[in-house]
Amino acid sequence: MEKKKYYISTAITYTSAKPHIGNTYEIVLADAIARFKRLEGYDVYFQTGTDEHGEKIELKAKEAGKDPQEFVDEIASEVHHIWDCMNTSYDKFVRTTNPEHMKKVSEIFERLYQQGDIYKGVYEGLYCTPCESFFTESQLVDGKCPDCGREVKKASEEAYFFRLDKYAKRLEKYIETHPDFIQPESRKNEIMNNFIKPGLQDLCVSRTSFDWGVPVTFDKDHVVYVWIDALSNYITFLGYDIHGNHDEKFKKYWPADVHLIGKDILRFHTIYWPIMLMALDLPLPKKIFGHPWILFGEDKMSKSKGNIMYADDLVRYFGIDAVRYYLLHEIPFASDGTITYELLIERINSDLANVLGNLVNRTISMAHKYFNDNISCPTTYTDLDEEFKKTILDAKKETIEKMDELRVADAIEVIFNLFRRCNKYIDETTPWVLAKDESQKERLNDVLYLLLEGIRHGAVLLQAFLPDTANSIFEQIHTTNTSFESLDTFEGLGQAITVGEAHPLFARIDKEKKLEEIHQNQ
RNA sequence: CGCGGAGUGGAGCAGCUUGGUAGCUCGUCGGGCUCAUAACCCGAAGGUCGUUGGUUCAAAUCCAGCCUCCGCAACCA
Repeated sequence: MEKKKYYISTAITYTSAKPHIGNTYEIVLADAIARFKRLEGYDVYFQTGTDEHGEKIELKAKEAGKDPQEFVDEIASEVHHIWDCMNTSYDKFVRTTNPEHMKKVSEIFERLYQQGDIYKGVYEGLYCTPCESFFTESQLVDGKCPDCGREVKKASEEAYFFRLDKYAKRLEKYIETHPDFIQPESRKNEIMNNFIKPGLQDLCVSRTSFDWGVPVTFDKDHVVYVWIDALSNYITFLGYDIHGNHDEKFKKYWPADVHLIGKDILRFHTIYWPIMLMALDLPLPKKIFGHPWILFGEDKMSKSKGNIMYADDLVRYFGIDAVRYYLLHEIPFASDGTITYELLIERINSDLANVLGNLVNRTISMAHKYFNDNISCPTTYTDLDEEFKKTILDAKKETIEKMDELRVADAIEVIFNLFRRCNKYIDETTPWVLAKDESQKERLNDVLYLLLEGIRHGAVLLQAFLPDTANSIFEQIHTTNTSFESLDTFEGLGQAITVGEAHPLFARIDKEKKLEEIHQNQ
């Protein structure tokens, strides 16, 4: 039987600056979901990349004295580096400056124009001449330019517009009949009440004020403005063809199962993108998930506040899985989360070092010390053992339930409760007492087997979230049985288990010392 | 009265749909244990569940008003 497919994407990152930990959160979250789906047996396609056009990039490049392409090449490779340093398993990294993509974008633009969905009009707005930017009324600060604080004046520029009202009713109906389409739900209400119900304004989809973009083939003064260019990445890189001769990949993976995006661009993904797809007569993605932001303490992370954290620095200080753990476990499902060095260190010590690391360490130490010969699967179980087994065996189902709702933090909590149960089981069975009594040798075998197998179950589930840690556990307990199916029984370790010396998974961190070290490097 | 969300022991959150002993993680304190990374296990203290009023035998949970905080408010990726 053919495997069920699962297409997950992140938004493409804008290449105006190096991505900070907040931007990095998205790729890590997507990675955990992608890895989990692979474990479940899905044929997963995971796409990410960079959005490389636009006025801002043109300007930034100029400031840096670089050619725009040279500029975005550098940032894109930085993005690549950050994504890789977080050990993310994306299948494809796309860039909107790719010529194939640009050609397809032109074709889509032309098609929409020919159909009458795009028309030429005039864009009117408040213009700041020195900044060469348009602003809306609500963007202004005290009625002045939010960037430079100078006066703005009414101005207009010729532009192409996308007719949205034509599809608005259809979209409204779609959202109403697909309650899971926009997640979390509070975001759906926001979109519906603020935009769709009051009536959609037509979207400006071209610009004449800059050149760095996909040219409009039939009107050389215009370039395609961000939306059609950026959003269509989800299909162009899959081999979408305007004439219907799509690649196999497109036929297989479209529509996407999840577009994972930041809550700030929810509007574009839940209004403009679906309408574009309707205009192209394509099916809509199944789910748009707008994840929350990560705040540094109380504040939004920003360069001007000087409170930016970068993933590569954090990885250097704390290790990949520690950072992944924090991002995946500490950020709430639907509301903004917080990160500080102190909180990070506290979580590493209490959860990773104490609960998980110490559990693996003490279990392996005992198995190594008390058993020179092999440990094997028990033939009988006590009531306590049965109760213990049940908790462990239930974890798989519970984790899947959480992940089906994209509740990643809750899924991890299930796994750590499994490890906590293992720690408790050690105290309940006191293996060190059993070890002193030769007649209890068999019981000791059974207890250690149950512990090692329990840890193996936890590690199998953990693979999606902390892949390196899971692998390290597998190595230490000498197993290659890491499949999801192996979690259905308690016999995954077989009959002749040996373990080596225990190696700590996570070192406890001295908070004061670490903070001092970070402080000195800044 | 623009729309939406949130206000629960020191911190972060769950519970609210389908009313009925207020739960989890961290922190604090006490105890136990010694296999282990001063880790682990048990127990305790600590909350009038933002506020006022209503419905009900009974409200964190339903209804209404008020206060505070946050997000969104259209081309800003």
